[in-house]
Amino acid sequence: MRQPHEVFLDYLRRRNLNMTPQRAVIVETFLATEGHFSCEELCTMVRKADAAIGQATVYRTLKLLVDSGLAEPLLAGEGPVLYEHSYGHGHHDHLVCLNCNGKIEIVDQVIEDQQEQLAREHGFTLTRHSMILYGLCPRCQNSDHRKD
Amino acid sequence: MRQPHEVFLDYLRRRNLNMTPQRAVIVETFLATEGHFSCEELCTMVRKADAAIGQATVYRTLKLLVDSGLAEPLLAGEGPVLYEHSYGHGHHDHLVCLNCNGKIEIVDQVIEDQQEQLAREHGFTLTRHSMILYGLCPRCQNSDHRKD
DNA sequence: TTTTATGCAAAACTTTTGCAGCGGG
DNA sequence: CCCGCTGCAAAAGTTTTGCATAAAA
Repeated sequence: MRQPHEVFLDYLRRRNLNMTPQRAVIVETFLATEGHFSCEELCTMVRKADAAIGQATVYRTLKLLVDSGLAEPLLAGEGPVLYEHSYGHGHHDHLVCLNCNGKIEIVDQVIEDQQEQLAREHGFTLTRHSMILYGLCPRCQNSDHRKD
Repeated sequence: MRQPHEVFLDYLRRRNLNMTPQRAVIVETFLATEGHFSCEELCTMVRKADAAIGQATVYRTLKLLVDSGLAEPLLAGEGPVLYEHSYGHGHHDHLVCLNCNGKIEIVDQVIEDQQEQLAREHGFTLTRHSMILYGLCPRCQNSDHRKD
C-alpha cells in the first residue's frame, strides 16, 4: 500500500502544485494526529513545530488533504468541522455519545450494501456518505455525570 | 395524532414559557413551509407576515422548535444549517445530489434495524441519527450542467 | 412587581479572501 | 521572469449575546 506521503505528492503533481516546507509540516502534523480535530486545533499543533506558519495556510492545506482523499470531514453539527485522516483507516461511520462526546468508529457491511441498493433504486451514483448515530454510551448511561 | 400547534404549546407549558404573538407567527410560518430551509430563509418568510419581528427572535424560536421535536436540523455541511419539520413526516434520511443540491427523502427499515443492532452491540442507547448519502442524481449524471 | 420576551446592534466564531511580497522552477 | 505560495489582516457568513425596553403573569 502506498504511503500517505506519496499519495499527497502524487496529488500535488496531478494538480501542478508544489510541495513546500509549510505543507510538509502541516501534512506531517496532520498524519501524526489521531482522532478528531478541528482545523483550528491542527493549526495550534502545527505551530508547535513551526510558529511562523499562518492559519490561512493550514486551512488551505487541509482543504488539499480532503481533496486528495487523505482527510475526511466529520459533519457532526455544532461548532467547527472536525477532521480525521482516512488513510489506512478504511471507511467507517460514527457512534457519538451525546453526554461525553466520545466517538466510536463503526462499520457494517449490511448497511453499506443497503445504502448502495437505495441509491440504485433512485438512480443515484453514490460518491460518499455520512452516518452518525447519536445516543448515550454505556458509561454515561450509568453515571451521574450527565450534562443536563 | 396531536396537532403540531398543541405539541408546541405543551412544550412551552412544560418549560414555563409563554406563547407570544411573535412565536405564533414564527411557528405558523415554519409549519407552512415545506422542504429544507435555513433560519435566515425562515426569517425572510416570517417578515412577510410581520416585518417587525427581529432576526434574533426567529433564531431563538427555531431553537425552541428543535427542542420541542417539531423541527429537525439537517447537518449537510456547507453553509447554514438547514431545517425541516419533523411533524407528520416520520423519520427519514436523505439522498443529496452533489451537483444540483437536490434532496430526496429515504427510509429503509433494514438500515434502521441494523443501526439499532450496532448500537446495542456497543452498549449505546440511541437517541437519533443522521444519514446522508451523497452522489449524483439521474438528471445530473446525464446533463452537461455540471458545476465542475 | 417580578419574570419573561423582544428588537437592535454588537460580538463571537469559523472560514475565506485580497493583497503585497517572496521564492522556486 | 512567471506563477504559485505565504502571512497578515480584513472580510464574509452564520449564529449568539448584552442590554434596555416592553409585555405578561
